[in-house]
Amino acid sequence: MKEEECKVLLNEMKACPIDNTFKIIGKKFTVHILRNITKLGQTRFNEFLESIEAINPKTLSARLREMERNGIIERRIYPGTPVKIEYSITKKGMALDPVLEAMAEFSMKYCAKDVFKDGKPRILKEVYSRSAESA
Amino acid sequence: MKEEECKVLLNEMKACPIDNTFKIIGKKFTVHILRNITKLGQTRFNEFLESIEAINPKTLSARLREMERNGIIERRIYPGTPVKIEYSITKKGMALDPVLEAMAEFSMKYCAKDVFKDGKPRILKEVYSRSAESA
DNA sequence: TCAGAAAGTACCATACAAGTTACTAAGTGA
DNA sequence: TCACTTAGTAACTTGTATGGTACTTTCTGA
Repeated sequence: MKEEECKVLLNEMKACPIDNTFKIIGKKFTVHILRNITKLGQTRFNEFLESIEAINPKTLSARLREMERNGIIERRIYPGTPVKIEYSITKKGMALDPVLEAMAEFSMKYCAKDVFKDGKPRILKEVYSRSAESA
Repeated sequence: MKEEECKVLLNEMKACPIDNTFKIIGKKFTVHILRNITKLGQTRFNEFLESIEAINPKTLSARLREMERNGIIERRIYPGTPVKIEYSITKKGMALDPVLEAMAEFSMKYCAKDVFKDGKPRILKEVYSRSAESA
């Protein structure tokens, strides 16, 4: 999207779509929860609690509620004792995956020293082919 | 990126690339500044100050410094009176554009009611073709 | 000589986000 | 009867991010 395209859009917009998305995923831990659901297959409150770096139950609870309210995750109750709750991604939530992918690509390419043990940049395609080999 | 690919990566990683990117663009106003530079062609402190919704000079100053420190923008001084400072995007900063695009796509498709006056979803391709027509 | 412009800084106030720790419910199995 | 489980909530504190407004510097032009 270049400047000209942007101006075409401006007349039709009532809010900035980048700002709008930021309001949905911009708080601390939201992308981490999304990541753990979509990339690690996690579904449970305590899984998130244990695996997300330095989150606490109060904040996790608040974030999950916001995400549910925003329609990007769903909360399902499985009766029994103790009751089990499963969080899953919605179609709308899946539509945020390209954002996470782009975020991952960026750091893998431009912050390789910070994210990889060997400090060498990678792109996702390389990872795909490597995991195909090992499969 | 699916779960299997993710596991291939885990052995080689020392930090999460999504988390790393979030640390760079996750604070309030960073994506807005990036947006105004890359989509609106802005370069000056006061341009940002006037056009970014509810930012104040102190916060803007802090954010610009962080972004410079992170290597995603550059600050150039043009002597004269009054002295002029221009901020521009770096190559590394440009690599964040796919993140902004993905964020825009998301809201344009799934939050059309919040971002468009007519409430109808659009995708960027439509905008491209429309601006080509009008050119 | 006074106003104005650009790019901030200084200083103080406040608000909300996040951390800490303990506690709940309801049933299960030892 | 006690401990354990899951999915949280409650109550309180702390901390950092952000907001508001005024002020600075250096020169120009009226």
